[in-house]
Amino acid sequence: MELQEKLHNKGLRLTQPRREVVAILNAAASPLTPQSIYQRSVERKSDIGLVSVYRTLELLSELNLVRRVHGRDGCHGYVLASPGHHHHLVCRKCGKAVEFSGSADLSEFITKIQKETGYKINEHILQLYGICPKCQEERQ
Amino acid sequence: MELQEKLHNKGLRLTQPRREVVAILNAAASPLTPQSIYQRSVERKSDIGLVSVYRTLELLSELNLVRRVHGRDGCHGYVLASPGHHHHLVCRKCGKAVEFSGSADLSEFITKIQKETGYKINEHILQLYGICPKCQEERQ
DNA sequence: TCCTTATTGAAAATGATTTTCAATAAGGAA
DNA sequence: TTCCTTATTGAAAATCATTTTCAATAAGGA
Repeated sequence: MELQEKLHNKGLRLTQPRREVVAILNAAASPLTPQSIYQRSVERKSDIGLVSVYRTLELLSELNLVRRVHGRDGCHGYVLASPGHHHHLVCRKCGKAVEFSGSADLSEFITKIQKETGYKINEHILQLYGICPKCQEERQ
Repeated sequence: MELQEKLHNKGLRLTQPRREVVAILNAAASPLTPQSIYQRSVERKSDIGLVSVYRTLELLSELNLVRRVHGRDGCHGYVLASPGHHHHLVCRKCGKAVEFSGSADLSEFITKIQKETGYKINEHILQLYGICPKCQEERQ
């Protein structure tokens, strides 16, 4: 497994709380805040400390196994990252998020901006918001 | 003036603290946090309350006169918004941010993602990071 | 099974943001 | 200009998120 390996390479251990956070993120349909991850662990009776949730998220971010997703208002949630560079599309109604990879399509656009501004661009955050298919149906 | 009008329409007043926050954002070269806006007001001896900074930023956001800019780590800073839909390009070294408008160039990309995912996309956040021309020179 | 040491969790510390409320000042009316 | 109403302010307290501390625990190699 990805996680197992990456931890091992750094002399870190695969502990209960770490498994738990990954499991919860895995089961989640939308980005979760540290608080809500903690809450779910209480519900699941795995009951890990909130502090460990924070620490685990920080670790998983460093390992690129988790991505921070930005809301326009209340900021960060976390989602499990698929390998490679991805972006998120979040439903306004139900909060469900899907990943999509669009770097290729953006690169032309980014090159253009580089020329216009003189900046050397080496990273980007793109986040889309909309209504998912299911919620579109329910509207009617 | 924009601000004057918009406030008036809502029966709100153009007060000293509000002028001050706008003036500080106007003079800023990069996104400012509420804390740093407050600090600058102390330096300028205008000395408005931190609470008013928060309240003013919230108000200006509602009026679309200010935009919240996201960092990948420590989240929000605020910049004065130019009219229309804009994005930000932030320098990693000095923090200087420039605005650019790229909605037109993105629309094709967004349409494609809509088709792929079935989502109805109606908003997006795009933020680019890089090194500004000045900082590129200093590197050498 | 034992032993080393990374990791945990509770509590305290810190920091950001919001709420409360009496005092103040914006700006329309006289 | 002056007065009066009421939106707004600022200080302090309350709240909420996040980080630090540290003794107790548990991973996992020997």
